[in-house]
Amino acid sequence: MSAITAARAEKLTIGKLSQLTGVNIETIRYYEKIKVLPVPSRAENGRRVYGPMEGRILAFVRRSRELGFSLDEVRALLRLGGPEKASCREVREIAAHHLDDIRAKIADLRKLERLLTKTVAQCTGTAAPKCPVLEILDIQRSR
Amino acid sequence: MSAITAARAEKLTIGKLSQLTGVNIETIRYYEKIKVLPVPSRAENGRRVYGPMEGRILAFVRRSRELGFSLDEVRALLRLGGPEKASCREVREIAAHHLDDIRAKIADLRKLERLLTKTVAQCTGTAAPKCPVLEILDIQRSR
DNA sequence: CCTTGATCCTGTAGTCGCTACAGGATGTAG
DNA sequence: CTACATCCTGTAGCGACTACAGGATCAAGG
Repeated sequence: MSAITAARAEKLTIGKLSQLTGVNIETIRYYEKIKVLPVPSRAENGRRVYGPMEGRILAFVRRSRELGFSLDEVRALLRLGGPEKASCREVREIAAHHLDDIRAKIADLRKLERLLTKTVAQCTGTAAPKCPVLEILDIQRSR
Repeated sequence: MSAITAARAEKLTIGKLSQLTGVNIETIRYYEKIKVLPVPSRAENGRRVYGPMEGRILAFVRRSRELGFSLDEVRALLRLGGPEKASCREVREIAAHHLDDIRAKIADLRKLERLLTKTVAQCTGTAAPKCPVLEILDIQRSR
């Protein structure tokens, strides 16, 4: 029902495709160069022409990127989702691995957050003799 | 009490400094190039010689980086922590801003985590007709 | 028909925070 | 004296883009 869905049947220029998917034109060309997107056909004037399939693939890539998958992972997902019999198990493995990464990142950031929160809370904002933030960063200049 | 503290009084080669701070040699030279570290003096043979001050600055930089400050922020913190009267308020602002970033990132990642967890849980691992992971990524190829 | 401005093309360089060489000059130990 | 470690400079690479430069082509208005 979205704009993306609306694009199903048409031949699109790169500009339209960009508008519909919200992916930057240069990024689309970049995806093509690094083989995340298939090479599109060209009009007689040399311009790229996209069909509905490309639109769906690009939407897939975009969504995957939003979920934090690397372009390498996206390539793998595309391969697995392709015509040669998707292996749900392999897809699941990629996603589960990615989930581990995300959880580790969250744990790291939360540790950080606690430390910084505590430290900033000690800041009076006035010119105290010792700034707690700088303190925690362990700087003690000789004067 | 750490190795860093032990380095207080000595003249160090870049290699020793690297060992003491745990910062890669090339990274130290890189920090110098982009003016995060001051230009060190040189021995007669042209090699860099570091004193205790550089060691402390580098330790500060490292800790800041571990806490996720950008090198730009580190430069700002170093400036503020410098001899010209540290402004605790400004330091606090940088840290508080950084804390906001961290919290936003955590919130994002947790949303992601929930979505992916739910999705992966639906995976039986067997070759189901529709893979939930690929589903959520909204790919439905025309067979 | 002509001009203007939008869109497209290729190719290259910049971003961030490093890391990894290449190719050379020294230093240190056996 | 010969290895080998360490240092030097400079450049190129990573990931995932973004931002040009310098041109070709298209669509609309006068």
